[in-house]
Amino acid sequence: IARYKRARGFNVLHPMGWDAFGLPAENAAMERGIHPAEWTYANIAAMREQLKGMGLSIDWSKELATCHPGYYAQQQRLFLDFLGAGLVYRKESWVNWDPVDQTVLANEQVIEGRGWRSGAPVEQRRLPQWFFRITAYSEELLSALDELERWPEKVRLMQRNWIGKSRGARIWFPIDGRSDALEIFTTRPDTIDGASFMALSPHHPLAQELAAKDPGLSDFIAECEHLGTSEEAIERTEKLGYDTGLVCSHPLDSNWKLPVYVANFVLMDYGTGAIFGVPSGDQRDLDFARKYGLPVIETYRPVGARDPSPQELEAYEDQLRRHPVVEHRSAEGRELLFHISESAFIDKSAEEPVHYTNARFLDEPIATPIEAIEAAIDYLEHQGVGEGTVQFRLRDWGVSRQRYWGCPIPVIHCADCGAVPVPLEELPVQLPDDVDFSSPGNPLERHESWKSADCPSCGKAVRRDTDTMDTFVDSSWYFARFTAPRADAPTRREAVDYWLPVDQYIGGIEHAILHLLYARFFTRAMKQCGHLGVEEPFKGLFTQGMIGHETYQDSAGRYFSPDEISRGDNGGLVGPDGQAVTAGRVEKMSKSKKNTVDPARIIDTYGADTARWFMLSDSPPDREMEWTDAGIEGAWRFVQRLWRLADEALEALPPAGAEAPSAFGAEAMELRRATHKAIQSVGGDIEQFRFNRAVARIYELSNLLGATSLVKSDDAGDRWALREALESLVRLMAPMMPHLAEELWQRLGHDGMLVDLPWPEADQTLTVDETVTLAVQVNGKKRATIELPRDADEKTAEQAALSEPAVLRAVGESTPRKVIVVKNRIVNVVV
RNA sequence: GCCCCUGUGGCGGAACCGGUAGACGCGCGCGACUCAAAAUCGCGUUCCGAAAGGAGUGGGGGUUCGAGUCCCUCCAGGGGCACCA
Repeated sequence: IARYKRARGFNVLHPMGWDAFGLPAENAAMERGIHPAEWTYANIAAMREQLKGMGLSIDWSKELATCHPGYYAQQQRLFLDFLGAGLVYRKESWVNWDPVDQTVLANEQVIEGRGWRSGAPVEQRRLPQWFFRITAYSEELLSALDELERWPEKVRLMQRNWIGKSRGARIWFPIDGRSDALEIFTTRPDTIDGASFMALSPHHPLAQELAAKDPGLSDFIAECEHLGTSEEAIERTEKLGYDTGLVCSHPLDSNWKLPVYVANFVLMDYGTGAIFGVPSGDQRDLDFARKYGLPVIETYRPVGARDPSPQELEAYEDQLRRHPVVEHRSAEGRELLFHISESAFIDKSAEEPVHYTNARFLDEPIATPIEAIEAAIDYLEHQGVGEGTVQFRLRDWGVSRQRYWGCPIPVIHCADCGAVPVPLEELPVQLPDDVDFSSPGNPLERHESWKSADCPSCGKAVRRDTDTMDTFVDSSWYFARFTAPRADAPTRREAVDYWLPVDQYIGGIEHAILHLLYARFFTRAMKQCGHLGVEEPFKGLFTQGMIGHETYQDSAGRYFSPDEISRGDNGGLVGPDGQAVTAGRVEKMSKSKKNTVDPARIIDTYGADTARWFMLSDSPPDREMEWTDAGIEGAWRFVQRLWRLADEALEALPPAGAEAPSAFGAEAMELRRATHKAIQSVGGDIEQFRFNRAVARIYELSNLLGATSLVKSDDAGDRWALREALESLVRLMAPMMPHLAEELWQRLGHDGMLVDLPWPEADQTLTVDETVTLAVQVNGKKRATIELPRDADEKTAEQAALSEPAVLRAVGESTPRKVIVVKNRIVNVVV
């Protein structure tokens, strides 16, 4: 893309940098005793060489590494700016705590409730953490997605779901015997007449208050805190509740009483940390209701559901007795409330759901849930017991990590002054080199001289914040830094205003949410603090697929790399010791499965151009592709073929830059048309990221060139057309195979570099053919094709079609009722 | 559970706006060159059929002169979110 855009006259910035902080470097340090910095910089050096070998036209003068103090110093400055702007704050929050390794774990690091490394049961701990206030931009981050037209719809959708805007209501339930009310959030206020219990999060202030006087509740809450927050933990955990003895009144009927439970499935950080349970509308609430003998009240019923018979009603009288019937009318299926335990009377063949609570909120008995929700909100607001509200799923971004290899948080903690920012002139707060990884936990925490400091405010001896920032912070603004990587501020406005937003961003789909959302947040926050002038970082986004490879395993389940596999005597695959090996499915390349290929080896064997060509040739780039030896061989053959093609034609060619003759023969014209059609389509294909199609067009032209007899001709026009075709071929493939293209360009007699030439332009008079082939259908079935001059009129087409023998045979005795002619495409005879 | 995407030869994949399904590549088959092999070149390659012809884009149904493409439905695979009230 960079090479193509450059040929199109754009000023292209194509930088490369290293997102280099993170856990793997620390693990390597622990396992091998190498300092994380040493390990990281060695990897960078190796990868830089690999990338250079691929010929990626990267501007290495802009290179940066996030672990370099020159980079993270500016990141610390951004942190302090955000702090000043109220976009960073500190609060206590619940985290997964590994009591053996003395560290916080990400949810992904908790396996079956235990720390992945220590195997110790994980605890829920409340720790002070730094947060970025991403929720300050919830609405903007959501609505601006609509304008990101050059982003894949899939990514925009994933972000929409992640931000998770819900319309709903906050409703206040009076608590019996107390002056305060319990505030809950719901997205379905229209089901309020299906409520049968209230549930509080174990972390809810009311639950905490009650626990102080109720040892049973206190124990229950402690038990909840031992559970992990990981997906597995949630799946396995039974829905448990503790009856607090407290009772709420239904806000619309003070005689209707609802018991208050503390339940382990209610989250404190969504909504208000309290809910009302509607067992008829929610499986989880239903499970809970059954477990604790709570009523189930129907609020929805499908059309066609019949009324219960008296016997059936009797069967549920127990349910009805538990609970006062508010109202029960039966008039043509329009009922206000109906108390039953299950969907016993529901006719499964019914189509539309009917809303039974409508009578309270709406005049019409049938409404969509959305209408009913809005009506319910109006009603609740009118009664003064609730209000419409919007709730986001998105939460603030906790960035504190108890890790060494990351950007230190530039804050000092003073007993008297609290959290005090490190003064700007003292930045960067640099990581110490002399650290000890021999015991678990954060080495910064144990580094007494590093962590001690003087309070910038009162001068007292205090300690530094020993946490480092989540590595996602590092990658949230590097694109801005690329525009002026050595500036002594986070950005240089002149540079950042010239380049941003990024015209074309490329990354894997795995970044669809976290990285891309954080970068969008950072861009807004940086704008607010005056570091740049745009809201959105990436105008165009392309998500490329990964390259996978077959996996190889022997009967013992050991994995082998492709290099270790060969063909045995019986034709089967064998491993290094001659044992039988089976080929498994194609998977994402990974060290554990050993299904990787070494770029250096590929480049040594086939050259960079072959590798580049193969990667672009078969699959659309947004899809996963499989790396195969056969595939790379095929690409290699094409490289050889191109070279030969040029070689064989060289003798016959007129000199470079020769004037075009005035006349061309038929075969020369055919080649010229093919050439200009290829020029036309390859550019468009590259623009649209359809590289596999561009490759196919290039193959087509080269096939024609290989088959042409023009090489043997003495005619000046023939020879000129041959040069035109060959030169065009070289120029079209140049963005994909730059090295070969330059080499051939020189052999074709040119002095300068091809990379400095503009992209070729197609001659529009040569991109269309003089004759076209039309399909002739009889009743929509193809029977023949006819050759006609381009744009021949309908009459001509119809006559030509009806004189085809195969068409006449198909028409037979009947007379055509209608003949449909689509110019230059098709004739359909209807009989 | 909710939301989204994708199903086309032996394989990767083409097919603009509803208009010749299978471009291009891989693989395979046959042939040429060679003592032979490799490389290379030529021809062929959706399936059934000797051919005429018929069938065919996950299954079923619909709209249309005409459907891979639009609509409904079912099936399969993949992805995202998820004690989110």
